[in-house]
Amino acid sequence: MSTKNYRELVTKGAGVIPDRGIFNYLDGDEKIELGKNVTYMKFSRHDILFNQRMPSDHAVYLINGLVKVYKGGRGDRLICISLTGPGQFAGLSSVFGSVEYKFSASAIEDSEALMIRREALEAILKNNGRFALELFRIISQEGLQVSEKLVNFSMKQLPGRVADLLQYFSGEVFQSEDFTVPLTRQELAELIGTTKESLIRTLNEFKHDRIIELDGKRIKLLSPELITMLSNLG
Amino acid sequence: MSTKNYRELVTKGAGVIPDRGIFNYLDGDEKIELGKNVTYMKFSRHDILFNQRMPSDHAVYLINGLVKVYKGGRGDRLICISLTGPGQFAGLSSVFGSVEYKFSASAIEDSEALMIRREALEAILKNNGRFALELFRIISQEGLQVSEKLVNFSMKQLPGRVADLLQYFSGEVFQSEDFTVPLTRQELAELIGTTKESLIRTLNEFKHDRIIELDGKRIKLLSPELITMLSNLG
DNA sequence: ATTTTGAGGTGATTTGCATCATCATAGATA
DNA sequence: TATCTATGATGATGCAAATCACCTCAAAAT
Repeated sequence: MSTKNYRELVTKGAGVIPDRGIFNYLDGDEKIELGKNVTYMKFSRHDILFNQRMPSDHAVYLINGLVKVYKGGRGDRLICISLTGPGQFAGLSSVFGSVEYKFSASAIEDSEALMIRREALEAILKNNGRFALELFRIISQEGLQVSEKLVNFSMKQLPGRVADLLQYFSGEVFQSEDFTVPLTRQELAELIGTTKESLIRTLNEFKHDRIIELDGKRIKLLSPELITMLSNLG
Repeated sequence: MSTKNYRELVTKGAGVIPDRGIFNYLDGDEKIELGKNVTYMKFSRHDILFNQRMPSDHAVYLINGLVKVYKGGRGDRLICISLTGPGQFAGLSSVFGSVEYKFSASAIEDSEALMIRREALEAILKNNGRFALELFRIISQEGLQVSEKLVNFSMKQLPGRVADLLQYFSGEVFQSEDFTVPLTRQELAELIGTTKESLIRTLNEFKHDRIIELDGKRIKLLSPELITMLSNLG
């Protein structure tokens, strides 16, 4: 478990604030001020961005790469709450709703991120209504997605959840029916609340039923309709 | 299923805005303005406050009573996402994160609520930083709670989840070890993602093991320590 | 070169809990 | 009054999926 081999680049200043997404709502002065409270960092696979129970003083904005946000429970089991991709935030709800992180986050791919100090974010929030509203939209949608997941977890059985997983990667992450997942089977299992054995079995059933093509980490959806059906049936 | 026998009291004006919680952050003018965009309503048990897929134009602020927020999936199964009590909001994340409600909400007890128009809420949000920040805290904590639930659902088995349920009512809702739940066994089951049969069985096991006293809807915790243990063990 | 580690994969076994069936009771409805 | 519906409760049965044990293979570490 290497948690320290990241490289911290203490690049601070308006220059680090990206010209995209929610940051477009900031004016020049705000960018300068925010820049003073932002730390740019690089992470390698398996690096920890933040850890459950640590003080939640920074929200993470992912510039590129891929990060998993998860919770560890009893034993060694993990539940992956969400994946965070480029342009997305991680840890927002912990920063605003708690004094400590309620999740852990680790890099799945090499990633670059901005660590934004809570106080700076709050300051902007207070004074910039458009920014606040947009952040509200983001955090609300996060909440809705977790709720959706909760429902799927408790009402669908494995084939339905695996179908959900395939749709998620195909539809939301890669926008393609042919993709290569950067996750291990174990990590895929954590995303749908099952074990790697059960996930492997179900994926192979899909393969034998000609619903997907499966070659290591490469997955190709052969019948998106059937997958949609499986997802809806539960 | 009576969904229409509620009484709508179109009391609008600053007078309807409560002097409590988040509304303390509003000044006089803001209360007047918000009051114009608020509808006070009464609901009886089983009345629907809002329904999945309806346009989410109003956030609900509960004055008193008890409301369950739930999602219906395949068949007739329900999952209860959360209970909303006096001073709490329902539907916030749907209002800000979607154009339609992603949940349904129905009154468990006779309830009074303020239906707050989205536009009015957004307007205040934009101009009142303290209010915005507080609403952020609220919605973030909602998100954290749902995530917590997600983890518990997928990592704990029934005795652990029932223990969680007992702790929730004892610790968060009633602040007492002796309480009377206003919910049916069916509704209790929906809260922890199981069936009424399984919930009844587990509750009775707890009773026979002298962990709780059980008399209809009245529950008394005999051994909070054991319950905590069961919750932690999963 | 050889050992170790992590990942993918498979079969056999166990089990938690959903499901189904049934019953009792009480309040609502006709 | 009789009938219907919601609720609480219990037992029997089946099955999905976790668990356990084990294997292969490739890459990393020694």
